[in-house]
Amino acid sequence: MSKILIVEDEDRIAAFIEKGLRANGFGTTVVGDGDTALDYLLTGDFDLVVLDLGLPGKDGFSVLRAVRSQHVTVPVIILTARDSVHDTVAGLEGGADDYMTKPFRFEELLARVRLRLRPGDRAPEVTVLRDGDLSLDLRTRRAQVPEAVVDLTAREFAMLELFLRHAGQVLSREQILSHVWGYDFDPGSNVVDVYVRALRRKIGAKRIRTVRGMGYRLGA
Amino acid sequence: MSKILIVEDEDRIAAFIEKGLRANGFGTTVVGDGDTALDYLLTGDFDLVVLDLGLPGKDGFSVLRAVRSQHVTVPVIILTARDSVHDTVAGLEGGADDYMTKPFRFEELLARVRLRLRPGDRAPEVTVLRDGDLSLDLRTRRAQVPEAVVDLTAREFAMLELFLRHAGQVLSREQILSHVWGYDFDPGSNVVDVYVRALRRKIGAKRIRTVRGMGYRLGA
DNA sequence: GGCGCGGATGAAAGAGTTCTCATTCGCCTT
DNA sequence: AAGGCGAATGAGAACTCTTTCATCCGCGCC
Repeated sequence: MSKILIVEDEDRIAAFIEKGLRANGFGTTVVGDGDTALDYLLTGDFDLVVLDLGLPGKDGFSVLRAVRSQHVTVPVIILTARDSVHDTVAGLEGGADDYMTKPFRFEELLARVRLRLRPGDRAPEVTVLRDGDLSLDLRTRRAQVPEAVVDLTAREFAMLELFLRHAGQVLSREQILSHVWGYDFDPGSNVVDVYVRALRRKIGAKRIRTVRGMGYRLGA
Repeated sequence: MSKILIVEDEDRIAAFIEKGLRANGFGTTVVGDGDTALDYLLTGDFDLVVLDLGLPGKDGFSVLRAVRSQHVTVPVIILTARDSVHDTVAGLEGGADDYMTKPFRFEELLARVRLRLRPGDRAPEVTVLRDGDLSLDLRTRRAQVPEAVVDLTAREFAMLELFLRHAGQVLSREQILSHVWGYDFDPGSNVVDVYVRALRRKIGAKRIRTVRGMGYRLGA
């Protein structure tokens, strides 16, 4: 079991990451400040680090440099605010292996974690998801139904992927928000409704059923 | 050798498609109106059709319905104007297998043609392109250099893919325009310059060399 | 059958991407 | 060294995608 250190001071986000990683079989430890993070890392006891750059006290970037200066080569995935992408790109020269801009959806972080932990033995990747006569090509972001092939936008794609990976299950708006929009969603928003409509227009209205008071369900 | 019927009334576009398909080993026949197209198709002599919907006289959609009403199951890829996507999606119920919105880049058409001709024996797809210490993940649209991992926009991605598939070669602005922007480019535009700059910002300026009076070259 | 609440819908604001244009930079020739 | 031409650059217009908001619809309870 791989051990992952999560360096993040916002409890809500730390919990979001920890819960998801544990559910996928990883061992996790959360720390909220840079100094502690550095101590833990120098023990060499972790297989990967998820590091927020915006820490109080010793910031993530300092931690990263300190770790690398000790020739510790543990893979590092940094988390950064969306509007500081430019700093990030410049700053990555400090030795991170990958990055995510906040807010992010958990699946994307998981994919990056897996990539960094097992660069070699990747299982032959699934590139097409199916349910009945509906299919989704993960590489080209196109969905296919008997009547047509349709291009999807990023959000439509992420949502249809979620529906296909849980075909037949009722998904609540909150579940959908948290998986497709990440941890930073407004619970009062009706984006999900809006995107369900967009998807229905493209793949056919009947394919996504409304379960009143519960959420939406694809197929079955 | 598969035989492909191209139904397109604009000479420039027909030539663009025919040239590309021939260069990739397909046999091609071009016709410019719907009635002739229908005659040819009913011979059953073609393995695939590229069909423009905006034909003079009997339009592409009528041809499609006529063909299908005769139970001819040849794969059909339709071409349609960008602003009529909605008609397209609705109209596809007439029996097309796939579609492209104009203007399109040739590689995308080629990929769709190949997919329709050989649904089974797809070679294990390449998902990562490399040149030296630069790599590009085709599935996630992310480029990686030792200093960083960077997300690319659609155009940046298409252009870097082209550079990587022709690493070490000098590519003229016209070549780049025709491959990345499709047949419908303005020869006087400097989009290529602008996107070269964008790419250089993301993957490092030195990786793309300017060859004065000729074009650009990646690596080597 | 009427009412109330959850869901559907259209429109429009905000953000990122794409593309053009005008200007500046700098290599190469003379 | 000066001039000309090709390339680099910054700014902003146009477009698409994303999101919010206000309003309309219709299912299910009374």
